[in-house]
Amino acid sequence: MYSAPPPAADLARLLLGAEFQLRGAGGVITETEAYSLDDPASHSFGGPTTRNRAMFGPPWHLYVYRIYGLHLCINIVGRPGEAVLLRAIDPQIGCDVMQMRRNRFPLALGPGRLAQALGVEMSDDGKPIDGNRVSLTLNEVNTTEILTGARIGISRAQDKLWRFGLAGRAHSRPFRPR
DNA sequence: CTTACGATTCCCT
DNA sequence: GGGAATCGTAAGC
Repeated sequence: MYSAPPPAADLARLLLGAEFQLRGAGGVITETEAYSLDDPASHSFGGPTTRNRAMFGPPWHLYVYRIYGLHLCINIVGRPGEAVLLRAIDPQIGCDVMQMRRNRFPLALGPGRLAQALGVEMSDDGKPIDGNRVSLTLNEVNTTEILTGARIGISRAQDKLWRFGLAGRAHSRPFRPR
């Protein structure tokens, strides 16, 4: 967990099935997307800026950004310039709190909903996964249970199949059979 | 089921 | 000033 992270796409698969918690709310990660340095769809493409600086910080930290002027999205930083977007979790811990924050269903399908349910704030950007306020527990997942697809909502590098999901779990959007 | 659109913030060109 | 790693709502098929 505090070891050197694998390349972004491998990290995205590794995080599937993991238990993620933020300040007492969380669940099992069921959908992720990988973003690498050499990737025109990544915020890190082109080098460090004020917004993306956490992506160039230490691994196993959070990268949080605002999207479309409204929603927040949460990533786990891997290698320098790389991160994994958390797109969906299966709620397990603090469901009552998540329901209070969301006030509607689904609770955590989609990066914006997930961030709202977990109470993510911009001040969480760059925070470490310290096992206390933010915790991550990896779980073994069989390769045959991993679904693959194109990333959502991007305009560049749409050919990369760097969206991953856990079979038999709820996702923000369906995975087309491949 | 699908597609379409407006809301709204802030980084980057 | 453009446009974005989205969501909720509405309307059409």
